[in-house]
Amino acid sequence: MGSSERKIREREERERRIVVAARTIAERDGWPAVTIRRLADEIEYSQPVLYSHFGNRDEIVGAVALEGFGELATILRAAIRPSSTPKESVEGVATAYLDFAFARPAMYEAMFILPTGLRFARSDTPAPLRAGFGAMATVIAPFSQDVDTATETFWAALHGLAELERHGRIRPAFRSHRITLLMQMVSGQL
Amino acid sequence: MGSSERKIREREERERRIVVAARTIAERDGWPAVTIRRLADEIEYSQPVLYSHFGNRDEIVGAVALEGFGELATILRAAIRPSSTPKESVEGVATAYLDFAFARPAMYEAMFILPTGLRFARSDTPAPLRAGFGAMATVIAPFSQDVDTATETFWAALHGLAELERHGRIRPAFRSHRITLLMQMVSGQL
DNA sequence: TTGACAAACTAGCGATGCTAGAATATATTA
DNA sequence: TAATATATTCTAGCATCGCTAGTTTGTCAA
Repeated sequence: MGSSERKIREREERERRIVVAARTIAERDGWPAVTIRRLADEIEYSQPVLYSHFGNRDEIVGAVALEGFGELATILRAAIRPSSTPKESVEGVATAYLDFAFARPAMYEAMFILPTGLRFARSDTPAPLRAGFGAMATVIAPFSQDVDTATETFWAALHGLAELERHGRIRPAFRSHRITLLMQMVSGQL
Repeated sequence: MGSSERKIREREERERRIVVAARTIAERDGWPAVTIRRLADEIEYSQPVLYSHFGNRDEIVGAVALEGFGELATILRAAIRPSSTPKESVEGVATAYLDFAFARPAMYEAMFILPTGLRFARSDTPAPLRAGFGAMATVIAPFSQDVDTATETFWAALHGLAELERHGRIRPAFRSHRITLLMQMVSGQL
């Protein structure tokens, strides 16, 4: 009886629609606008249905964040051109990272600011969560002995640049200057 | 008639009590536990009284954050020992910054994560908001031409290190390694 | 056709931030 | 001093939130 397979498929599609709706609303009106009631409206089911897919609201944010990690990893990998020098590769990744953060602020928020219940640095950590780190490690490796620690530091610098600029703490006009500075730092001693 | 002065003074004291209560609750139970009702209980007034002091909840968080910026500035300045070398000074400030972030996570959240309505990089920006930046600029200056941009980048790196570690994204055990790396970067090329 | 099970809904609980309007205390004026 | 005006504070409640218990509806198998 294939009807049960259809049911499973429909269930998965409904879950997708929840995540897509959450993302869409967040990008248009911000995360506070992503309420269970509004999502229920959007998918044309009652609110309790959402809780048959996700344990709570945070998990919905987490599902969107997980998508974001996948996309960020793809973008960072694409920023590594084979023809580039090691230094150009680092700069390309740095620029791509910040572009991502500023182009998708709601997504970036889900990934790094909001509670999501996602588990990092564990055995059950989903692959997309590791992939972005991997892309950064690839370009940092030529400049470092301890790649993991150097990548962590590089990543932290990028995250800090993204966050402080997003919150209006540092001057947007000097973004490229700061990237240049970061590049000098990496290629010099990292 | 001096009674009006007394009234003003009592009002200011009540406002202080609100801010102190907010900070105390946040540090003990987290910011979500800082509700208007609980603050009203704490100061033994009804809820609307709070709105005669602050426009909304965010402004209360902002008042706590402002205190934090003052304290951070003091701590960073104290980390600059006259007998230190320029490099040691940078390391001292970096360590002091991260110690602050991890010792007072709720305060750090108020300062850098939560909405507060505080205005940065403006003509009416309160002095404490500039003071911390000033302390960082002082130790960065010997290593840089463009002090402001270099300080922004340094600050961003520290903020990123604090946030990623606070969220369990990078390995706590390697904190000092990352600071060492950051130091090499600063003293080398910044 | 009936009974068992799964799926979805209605309705509502306990909170939240915030506010209108009533009540009370304080100051000012006749 | 008594009456009035003005602050000050409170009570009560609105709209909304995340979440859930209990009921209804739908879907299969016997």
